[in-house]
Amino acid sequence: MFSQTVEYALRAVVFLAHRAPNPGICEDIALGTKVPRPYMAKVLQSLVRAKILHSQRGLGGGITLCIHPEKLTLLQVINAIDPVKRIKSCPMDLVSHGLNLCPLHRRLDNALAAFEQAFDSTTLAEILSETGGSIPLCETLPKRMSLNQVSISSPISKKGRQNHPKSGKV
Amino acid sequence: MFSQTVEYALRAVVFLAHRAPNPGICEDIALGTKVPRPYMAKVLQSLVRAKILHSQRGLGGGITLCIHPEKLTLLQVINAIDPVKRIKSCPMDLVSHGLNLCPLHRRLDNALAAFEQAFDSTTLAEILSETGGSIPLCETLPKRMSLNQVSISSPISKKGRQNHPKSGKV
DNA sequence: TTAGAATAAGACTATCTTGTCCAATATAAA
DNA sequence: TTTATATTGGACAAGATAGTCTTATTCTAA
Repeated sequence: MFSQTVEYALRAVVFLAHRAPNPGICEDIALGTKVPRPYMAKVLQSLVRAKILHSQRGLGGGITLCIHPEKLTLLQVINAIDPVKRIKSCPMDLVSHGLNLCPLHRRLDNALAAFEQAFDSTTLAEILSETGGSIPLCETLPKRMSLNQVSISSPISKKGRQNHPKSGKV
Repeated sequence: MFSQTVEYALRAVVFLAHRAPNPGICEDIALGTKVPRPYMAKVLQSLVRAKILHSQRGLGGGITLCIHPEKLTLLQVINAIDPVKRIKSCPMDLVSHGLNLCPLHRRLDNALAAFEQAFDSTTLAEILSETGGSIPLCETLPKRMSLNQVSISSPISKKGRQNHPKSGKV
């Protein structure tokens, strides 16, 4: 229902919102979201182009959110990758239908509308605050990455990465 | 959001429900739903294997609904082609999450649940009765196929088809 | 029994999605 | 100005989806 890529994008954004306003480097994001690194790079690129993320090259660079978690909705992320295509007119091009959808397509579009609505009303901040069951994307006691109560100060990315210098494939 | 194939399957089922209990031959169904004939054949095959449609070979044969329109839901058709994959456990395989979804995946699954619910509660009969805006799949005044008030009697498929004996590609 | 009508099935093609790999480029810090 | 770090971009490949085409196979009616 959701494309793989959209799921990955959502994971990345949640991950970044967690450590905001600190930047995250692609490798950490990929690791933390369990997405193949080269592919994550592409997904991030798309989000950068969509003006949802900002990228900074060079030493100490990385990826940061362009939009404050309070303002960023899941729908914005979804639409950046794989826009919800509402059914606006008869997909069968029946001229007499025009903008009147037949009962079938009306139902389909209603479902799409519900989708849009649900994700448009959910912000990243809400996801982060909602720590009822599990912490978003994280093991309950993260091992190599300190994501729970990171003080907004030091560059933690290096510390996180020295655990796996070049350990094969995963 | 919906795969093309699912959309085609829904169109076919609505089309058949319309002329139930008369059988429809593949060519008429494809024409009436504006789906490429060879592809419609495949879609119909899938629905036959899923026990939603019944096929009868030979002269006077065709495709009929296995299930009464009152009982057949849109979800059954969708699931036959492209099952809704609910998120039952953490897609990231975080062992500590187990069956507790994190807030992100909880939202995604909730959306899927709403989808399922919406389509599970809609029967084909409802679609047919709901002639408010446009008649399902049909032009308001159908030309070559008499779908509106067909008396349940004579084989109308031949009449419908002699209009396009071998007129090229479409 | 035979001819025509109709579905069934399989091979084939094109396009999109997902994913990999590598070289190029930008940048901050030493 | 050099170097390590990080993103960017393009080429490539595998798999899924969408669609086509051709040849069986099955069945009914005459």
